[in-house]
Amino acid sequence: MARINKTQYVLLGILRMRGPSTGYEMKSFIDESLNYFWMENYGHIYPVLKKLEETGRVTCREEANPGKPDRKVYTITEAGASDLESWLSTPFEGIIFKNELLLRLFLLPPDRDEEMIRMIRKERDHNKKLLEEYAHVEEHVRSVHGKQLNALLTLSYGRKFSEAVLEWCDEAMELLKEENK
Amino acid sequence: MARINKTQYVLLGILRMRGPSTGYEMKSFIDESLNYFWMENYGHIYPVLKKLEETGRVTCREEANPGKPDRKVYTITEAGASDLESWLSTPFEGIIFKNELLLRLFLLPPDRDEEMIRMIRKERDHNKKLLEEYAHVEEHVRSVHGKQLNALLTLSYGRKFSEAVLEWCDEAMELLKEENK
DNA sequence: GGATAAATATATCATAGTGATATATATAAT
DNA sequence: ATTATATATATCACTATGATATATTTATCC
Repeated sequence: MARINKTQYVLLGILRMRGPSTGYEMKSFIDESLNYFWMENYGHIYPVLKKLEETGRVTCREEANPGKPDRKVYTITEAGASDLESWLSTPFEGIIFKNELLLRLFLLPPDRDEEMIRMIRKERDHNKKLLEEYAHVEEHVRSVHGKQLNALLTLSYGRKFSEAVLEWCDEAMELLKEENK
Repeated sequence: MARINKTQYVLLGILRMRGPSTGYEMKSFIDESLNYFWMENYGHIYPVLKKLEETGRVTCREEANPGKPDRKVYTITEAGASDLESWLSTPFEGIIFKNELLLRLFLLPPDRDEEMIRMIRKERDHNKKLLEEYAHVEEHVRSVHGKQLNALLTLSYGRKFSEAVLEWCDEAMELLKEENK
C-alpha cells in the first residue's frame, strides 16, 4: 500500500471550505481549527501547494502586496475537488499515536517512582489546562457558528480524551503510592 | 529546539532492559510491547543502530547464523547508558497525535451524515476489538510478570483511551441521528 | 521615544520517520 | 506440494518536521 501524502487533501479540503486562500492563511486556519488532532507546517505546505498547482488541482493568482512578498492566492479546481472526493471515499487509517510519556514510563528502570510521579503530574496539569481551553473554544463555536456539527464533534473528542487521561493519571498515582507503602 | 531522534533512545532502553539483542529482536519486542503507543520500523532501526555503534554507545559482535544473514548482536555501553539516562531526565514533549478520522469528519461538507456514521461505526468496532485485546494482554501480563507496573500502566492507558473513544462514538451517533429527525 | 515582539507572507534545508521492497533460507501450516 | 511465517539484514523513495532566512508593517512594552 503506497503511502499517500495527506497534506494535499487537507489543503484541498480547506480551499473547498473557505474559498481562495494563501498558504499562510491555510496554515493559520489549521493552527486554529485542526490543531487538536492534526498539524501541518510551512516546510510541507509550500512544496505541496506547488505540486497541486503543477498537477492542475489548484490554480494560483499572484497579488501584489506592497512591502511584503506577493500573496499567492490558491483556488481549488474541479479536478482538485473530485480528487478530494475520491480520497474522502477511500477507507481511512487509524490514529497515528506516539506517546512519549508512555514510552518514558516504559523505558524507566524499576524503583524510579519519583520520576514517574513527576511525569504523570505534568501530564495531568497539561490536560487540566487543555480541558479549560476546550470549554472556552466550545462556547465560542456554539455562539458563532450556530450548530457547526463537525467542530463540535472534534471538540468533544478532545474533551473525552483529556478526561480519560486525567482519570488515568489519578489511578496511576494511586498505584504508585500504594506500591511505596 | 533541535529535533531529536528518539529511535536511538528506544533502542538503548530496550538493550538495557533486555540485554544484548539483534535489530530484528528489538523490532519484535517493540511490536509486542510498545505497539499501542510507539512504533518503529527497520528502515529506521538499522541506520540508527549503525550510528549508535559509530558513536560508541553500543558495541556489536557478529555471530554466524548458518543459512541466514549473520546475527549482529548489539550491547549497550556505559556511554550509551549514560546517554539514555540524560535523555530520560530531559523534559518530554506531549503526544503526537494525528487522527485521520477527525480530519475526515472535519473536511466532509455538511449533509454527508451517512458517510460520517459509517466512519464512526468503523472506529467504534475497532475500539471494541482493541478493548478485548487489552483484556487478554492484561491477564497475560499479570500472570507472567507478577506486578510489572510499567506494563500495567501503559495498558490501562490504552484501555482508558479506547473507552473514551467508544463513549464519543455513541454520543456522536446520537447527535447525528437527532439532527436528522 | 525607542526597542521589541507579533503578524503577514514566502521559501528552503537537513534531518527524522515511513512503507515498500530485496535477499535468503528454514520451518510450520494448509 | 504449496503457501505462509519466522529469522535476519539492508536500502530506497518519499513524506513530514523544525529551524531558519528574508522582509516589512503594526502593535505592545518599558
